[in-house]
Amino acid sequence: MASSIHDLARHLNISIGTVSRALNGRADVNADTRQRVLDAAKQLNYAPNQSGRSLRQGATRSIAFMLQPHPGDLEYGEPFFIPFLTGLQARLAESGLDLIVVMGAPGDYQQERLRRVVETRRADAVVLAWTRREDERIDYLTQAGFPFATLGRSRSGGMAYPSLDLDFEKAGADAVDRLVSRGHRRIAAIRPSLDLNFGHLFVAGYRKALRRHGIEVDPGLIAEGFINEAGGYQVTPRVMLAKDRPTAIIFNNDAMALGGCKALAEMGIRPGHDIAVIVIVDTPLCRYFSPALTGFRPALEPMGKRLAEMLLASLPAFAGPEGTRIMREVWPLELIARDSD
Amino acid sequence: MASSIHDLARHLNISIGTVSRALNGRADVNADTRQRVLDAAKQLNYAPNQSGRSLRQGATRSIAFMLQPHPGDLEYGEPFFIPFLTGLQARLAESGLDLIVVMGAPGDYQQERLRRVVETRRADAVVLAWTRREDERIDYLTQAGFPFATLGRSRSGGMAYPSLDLDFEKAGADAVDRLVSRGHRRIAAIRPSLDLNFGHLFVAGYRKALRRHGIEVDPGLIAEGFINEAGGYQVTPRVMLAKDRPTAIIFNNDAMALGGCKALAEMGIRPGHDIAVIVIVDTPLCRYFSPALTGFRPALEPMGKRLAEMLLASLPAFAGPEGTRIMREVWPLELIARDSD
DNA sequence: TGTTGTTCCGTAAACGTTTACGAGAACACA
DNA sequence: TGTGTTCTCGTAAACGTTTACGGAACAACA
Repeated sequence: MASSIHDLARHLNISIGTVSRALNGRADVNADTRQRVLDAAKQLNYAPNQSGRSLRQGATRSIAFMLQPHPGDLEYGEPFFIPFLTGLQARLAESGLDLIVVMGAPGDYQQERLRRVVETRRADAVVLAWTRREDERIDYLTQAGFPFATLGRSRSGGMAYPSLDLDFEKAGADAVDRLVSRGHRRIAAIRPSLDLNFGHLFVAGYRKALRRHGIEVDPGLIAEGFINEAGGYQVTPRVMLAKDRPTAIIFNNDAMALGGCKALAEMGIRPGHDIAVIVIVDTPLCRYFSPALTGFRPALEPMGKRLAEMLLASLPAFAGPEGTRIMREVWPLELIARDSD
Repeated sequence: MASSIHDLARHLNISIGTVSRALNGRADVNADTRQRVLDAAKQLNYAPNQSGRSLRQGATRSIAFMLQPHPGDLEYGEPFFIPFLTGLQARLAESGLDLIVVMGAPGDYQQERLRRVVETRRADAVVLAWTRREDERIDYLTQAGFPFATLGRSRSGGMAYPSLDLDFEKAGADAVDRLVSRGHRRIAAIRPSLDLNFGHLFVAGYRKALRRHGIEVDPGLIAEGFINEAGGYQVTPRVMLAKDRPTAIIFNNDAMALGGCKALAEMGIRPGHDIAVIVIVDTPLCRYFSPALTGFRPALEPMGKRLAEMLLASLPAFAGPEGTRIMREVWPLELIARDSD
C-alpha cells in the first residue's frame, strides 16, 4: 500500500532525484518526464511520507491548535471553537498546511502539552485561544522564538505576535447603553474569572459605561462563576439578593445565561418580563431560547480565516512584503436584538 | 533551542548510539552513563525530534480523530465530543501516544482528509465518529488495512474493528415505555437523517416499543430535520399539525429539542404542561432548560477511555494476549428523569 | 573545430533517529 | 595461560525525502 519515491523511480527506471523534482514542480525536468512521473504517482497511489519530508525540510507543514475542556467542567465542552477552527483550517489548507488540534487534560493549563508540541517539533506554529490576562504560554513561546498567533489579547509577550480579538469591552458598554436607554439603572454583570481576558474586558466596558451614565458601580451586582451552566446557576441568585434588586443582568455567555435563567425561574422571575437579560457572546442557543436572548454575535468563521492569514504573514516561509509582519486586530461584536430585554 | 541527540553525544563525548540507548532505557548501557545522559538531556532541554523518530520507526506515535462541523451548520458545533476526546487523550497519553484532531471542511464527508492522513502516514490509527449506516470511511480503512476504531456502529467493514456505541435503540424504547406508562399513546419522534446510525437506532427502538404496546406507528408523527436547533424548529410544527395531535415528543438531542420547544412556545404549547418532552442524548442544556428536560445521559469521558483501550488492544505494538483483539461494546444510556414529561 | 550555454538528469549528502552488529575490556574458570 | 562469558560501547546503515552539485548531451555560434 505504501509506495515511496523509490518505487516510482524503479517503476519508471529513473532516479529518485528526478522523481522528487518532477513531483515538486521544479523547472529542471523535462515536460514529458514530469507527466510520466505524475501519471505513475497516481497509478501507484503515491503520497509523500510526511515524516521523511518534515525531517528533511525542518518543517512539518502543520499548525497546532490547543483545545482544552473548561476547568471544573468535564461534562460538555466549548462549541464556540468549531466554526472558528473551520475557518482557520480552510485558509491554512489553501496554503498547503494541515491544522491539527491537540487535546489537553482539563486542568493542566496547556503548558506541558505546549512544550511537548514545540520541543518535538510537531508543528511549525501554534494558535492559542482562551488567552489569560497574563499568559505564561505566550511568554514561553516568545522566549522560545516559536511562531504563534492568538485568538484573544493578553498583556504578555510584548505583543510581538499576531492576534485577533473581539471587542468585548465595547460590547459590555453597548449592553449597558442599551439597558440604560430603556430605563434600567440597576444592572448586574455575571462574569467568569477576571484572569480570562475577555471576562476582564467585558467588565471593564460595563464599568466605564455605567460611570459615563453617572451610575455608581455596585460591587454587589457583579458576580464571578465558572464559565458554564452551573456557574451561572450558582451565582445569579447572589446578585438578586442585593438590597436594591437589579432590573437587568448581563451574562458573559450563553451557558452562564442558561444557568442564570434557570435560577431566575426558580425564584419566580421571568426573563424578558420581570428582568432584562443580555448576553455578550451570542449563539444559536440564545436565538432558540424562550424568550430569545439579546446578544452580540461574533463572526467566528471569518475570524478563523483572518487569523490564519495573519499567522501566515508572520511565517518567513509564507511572508509577503516585509512591512506586514505583526498585526493586531479587534473585531466588532454585532448586536442582535431579541426578546429578553 | 533545538538540541539533538548529536548535541548530547558531543557534550558528553560519547557516541550517539549510546545516547539513544540510554534515553530509550535499553539494558546494554552502564548505569551511570545512563544517568549522565539523562542529566545532560534535562540540562540541554533535549526532546526527540518527532519526524526523525517516526521516519526511523515507521510509526508516528499519534492517533487521529476527525472532527467536522455539521453539514448545513457553520454557526456552532458539537460540544458532545469534547469530554469524549478528553477521555480518549488521557488513556492514549498513558501509553505515550498523542491524540491529534484533524479538522475537515463542513461538506466533504471526511473521505479526502482521511485518505490524506492515511497516505501521508500522519497517524498510526484513526478514530471515527458520526458513523453512518453505510460508511465509506470504514470501507476505505478496512480495505487499506489501516487500524481504526469507531464511536458508533455501522454496517460497513465487516465489523472487524473495535467499536463502542451507546444503546440508542434501548433509549428510544425506554422513552416510549415511560411515556406510555404515563398514559401517552400519541408519541412523536424528531430525528436526524436515518443515514446517521444513531438516528436510525433511536427510531428503531421507538417503533419496536410502540408495537409492543399495541400502538400503531403513525408516519405523520415522525419527522426528519437537521441535527441542530434550526432542524428542530423547522420540523416540530409538522408533527403538531397531524390530525390527531401528539401528546408527547421524543427529540434526538438537545439542540433539536431546543429548536422544537421554541416552535412549541410560538404555538402556545408549553413543554411539561401541555405536552411531554424527552430527549435521547442528555446534556447540561437539558438540565438547565426550563422546564428541565428528561433525557438519557451518556458517560462520555469513560467512553473515550474505553475506546482508547480497545484501539490499543487492536494495535500490534500494544496488543496484550492475542485473544482480545476485536471488541464491540454497546453502553447503556442512563435515564435522568426531570420535569418535562 | 573549439567555445559557450542550455537542458535534463543522476549522485550523494543531509535531516534526527533507532538498532543490528561487532569489538574491546573485564572477568571467571579450568 | 587459554577459553568463554558478560558488560559496555562505537560504527554504520536505514527510514523517505529534498537539493546542491556536477556531468552528459546537444545546440548555437564564432
